[in-house]
Amino acid sequence: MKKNVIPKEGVYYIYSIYQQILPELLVRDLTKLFYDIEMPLIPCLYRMEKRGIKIDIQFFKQLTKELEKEIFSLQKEIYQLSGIVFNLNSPKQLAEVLFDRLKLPIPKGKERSTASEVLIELLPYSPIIEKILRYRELNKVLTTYLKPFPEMCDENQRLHTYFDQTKTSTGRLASLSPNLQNIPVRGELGQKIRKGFISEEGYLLISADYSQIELRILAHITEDENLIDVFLQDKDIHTTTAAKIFKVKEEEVKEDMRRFAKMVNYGLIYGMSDYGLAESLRLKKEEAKEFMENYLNSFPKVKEWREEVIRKAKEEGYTKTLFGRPRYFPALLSPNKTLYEQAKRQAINAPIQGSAADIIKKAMVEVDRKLIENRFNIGLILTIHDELLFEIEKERIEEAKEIIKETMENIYPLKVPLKVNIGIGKNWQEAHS
DNA sequence: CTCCCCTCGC
DNA sequence: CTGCGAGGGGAGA
Ligand SMILES: [Mg+2]
Ligand SMILES: [Mg+2]
Repeated sequence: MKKNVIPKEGVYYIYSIYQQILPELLVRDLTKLFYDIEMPLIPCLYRMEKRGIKIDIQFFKQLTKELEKEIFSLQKEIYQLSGIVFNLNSPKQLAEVLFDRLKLPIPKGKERSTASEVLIELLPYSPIIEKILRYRELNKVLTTYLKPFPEMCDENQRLHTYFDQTKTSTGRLASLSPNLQNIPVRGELGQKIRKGFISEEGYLLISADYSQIELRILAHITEDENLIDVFLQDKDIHTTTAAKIFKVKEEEVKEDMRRFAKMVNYGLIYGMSDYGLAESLRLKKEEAKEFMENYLNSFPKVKEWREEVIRKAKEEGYTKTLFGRPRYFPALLSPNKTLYEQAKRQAINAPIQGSAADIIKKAMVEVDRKLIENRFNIGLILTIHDELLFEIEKERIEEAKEIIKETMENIYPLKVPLKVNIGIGKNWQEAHS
């Protein structure tokens, strides 16, 4: 709920809007979604925004100081190595330095670009590249997180985001001003930044993260026996998938095989084709095709479902999530092949991503209600798509943990269990399990 | 102001 | 030719 969005005069129209949307809700069978999920979510989100999350301002400022020192010397070294002073933040100028002035090659299969993916390929050609990559990493965290956040805090060193309930096409929430759904987590620097998000004195943070919620939803929707089996036995989905793709025993699955399977699993959720898979993994077409076939034979209903969801979306014009949330796809009638193919991928993804959003929203309403009912002092403070973050008084941590886990895992029973991993700590890094 | 490039998260 | 977002900053209007 962003500040000042409702003008005084606007309130006048709410009843007339209600009169218009009620019949619309009824004919589209959306009353449950509206009254059981989205409406109760509004006060819940408002409380989360009001509670905010505490950051260690001194820690942010100290880290800023250290990284600014490093970034300044990086900048100097980059200008030295390139023999020219230019604006490092300008991809256009940087491309001119790298590809025209220093005559570095454009990797085959890639466009002329300074994206990190391209720069990594250029690492062997010049010592300037690693410095640019590090500069980018530091500049990103400094300008997006470390420098702005201390300025945005309230008098209690707490940051308050806004959750936008209407922004996304799938039903997810969006977080803005600041966005607290894209706080760095990967790598040493990400872990360090997360240590700056802390609990109040006498409190701890609890992170509750749905394990593989989208793949569990895929298992539920497709009713694929093998996929369901993996989750009923609580096996590692990526390891199991790797074993099936490569036709080896699960004990023989190596780390890179598991990583590959993970990409395949997510690729399927995102509507990826075998061509796209081959491309992203730089595989020979035949290999990718064989792995893809092994996958589809292992989880046959996934392929059937992907075709069925597209067929239905063409016929009816929309897809639906578990809770009946529609997403419309006019582009499925487009003569433009690019738009058409894109719409097909979106139509595969929307029911999965959107159903995950349905489930976590329902869990939020329910957990928030229970924690308030039981007189917890702070409670739910953030949602990051499949994770809920809570701030709870130390003495009642175990009590809260039980309520949270039990509520989230049983909020909407599927044909496979929903599993929630809980972590506890005095900062987000410790709590994020 | 908008568009684009780039990079952070799930 | 893998989905959904936010946001910093450059470039050009
Ligand atoms: Mg998770
Ligand atoms: Mg997560």
